[in-house]
Amino acid sequence: MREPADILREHGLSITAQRIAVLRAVSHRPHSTADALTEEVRAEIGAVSKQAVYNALGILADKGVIRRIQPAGSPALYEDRAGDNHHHLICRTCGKTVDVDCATGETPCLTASNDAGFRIDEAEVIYWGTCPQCLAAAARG
Amino acid sequence: MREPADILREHGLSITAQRIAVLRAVSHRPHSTADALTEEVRAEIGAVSKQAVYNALGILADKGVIRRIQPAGSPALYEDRAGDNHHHLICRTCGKTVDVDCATGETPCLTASNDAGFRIDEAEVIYWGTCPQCLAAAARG
DNA sequence: CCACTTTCTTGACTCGGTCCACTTTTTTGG
DNA sequence: CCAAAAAAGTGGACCGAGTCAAGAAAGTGG
Repeated sequence: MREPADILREHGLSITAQRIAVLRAVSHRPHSTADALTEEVRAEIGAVSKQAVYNALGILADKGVIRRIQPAGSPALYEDRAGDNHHHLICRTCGKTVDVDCATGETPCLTASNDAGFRIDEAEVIYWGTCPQCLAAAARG
Repeated sequence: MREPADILREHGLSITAQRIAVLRAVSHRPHSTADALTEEVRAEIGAVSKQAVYNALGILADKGVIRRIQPAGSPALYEDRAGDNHHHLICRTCGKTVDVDCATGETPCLTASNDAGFRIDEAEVIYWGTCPQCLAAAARG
């Protein structure tokens, strides 16, 4: 990811220390919750209100700079790497989240078998399973 | 769906008025929130605690009798029709949710391009878009 | 450098859902 | 069929994630 300040400028957003730190945090720790990112931001610039973090995450997600994923039973997670149509694989046991590329190639995920007249703009895919570590732990008993 | 009482029996669950009414409600109004279902159940049997509804929904989902979907930015929705690997199409504007069959056929959705060693047990797919009505409304201004 | 706009802070508040202690209903098995 | 044991239900407190709103503080553009 390029310089946070440039990214903000390119999207016509005011440049603030909070937003820069949020961008850095997301980039540094992808798949983190707003809460974890707040920690990270505080470590970098000393203090932020949670509102500022939500605010920054919200507007950055709107602009397509970052992506928000909301797995069932978990708070929202944020990641840089937006707009490339990748999906996620989440461990039911430990919550570990990893990226996977689209199984069917280039944005073909946007094709449903029957679109019921909808104009589809995004296909969100979450694979649920068990990660290697948790599989091993389960095997050991 | 068969008789609610039989379904409960088959899964070794106690048969209670609340559970039966919850099953009926889910079957009658698929893609409803726990809250809406609580309304429905109250209309049928007079009163229920929200806890009983959550409890019933939870155990029925565990047993695979019903399915819980948790779209981003919305409370959980419940539907009968479980275990057939179908997906959902949700309108960003009005929230209307419709079922779509798996685009790629028979449970092939369980194949990620790179599973990172995970054992995958479910692929959850949500298509986001705009429904015909909302498209028309937008076109009219 | 100043006025104006945008963003940040603080704190109250909402909403979906869970926890807990206790009562009621269902099941079991004599 | 009845009583004891097990399972569910009730009501109310509580929790975490996120939003709202008003005033203070920064950023922006001339």
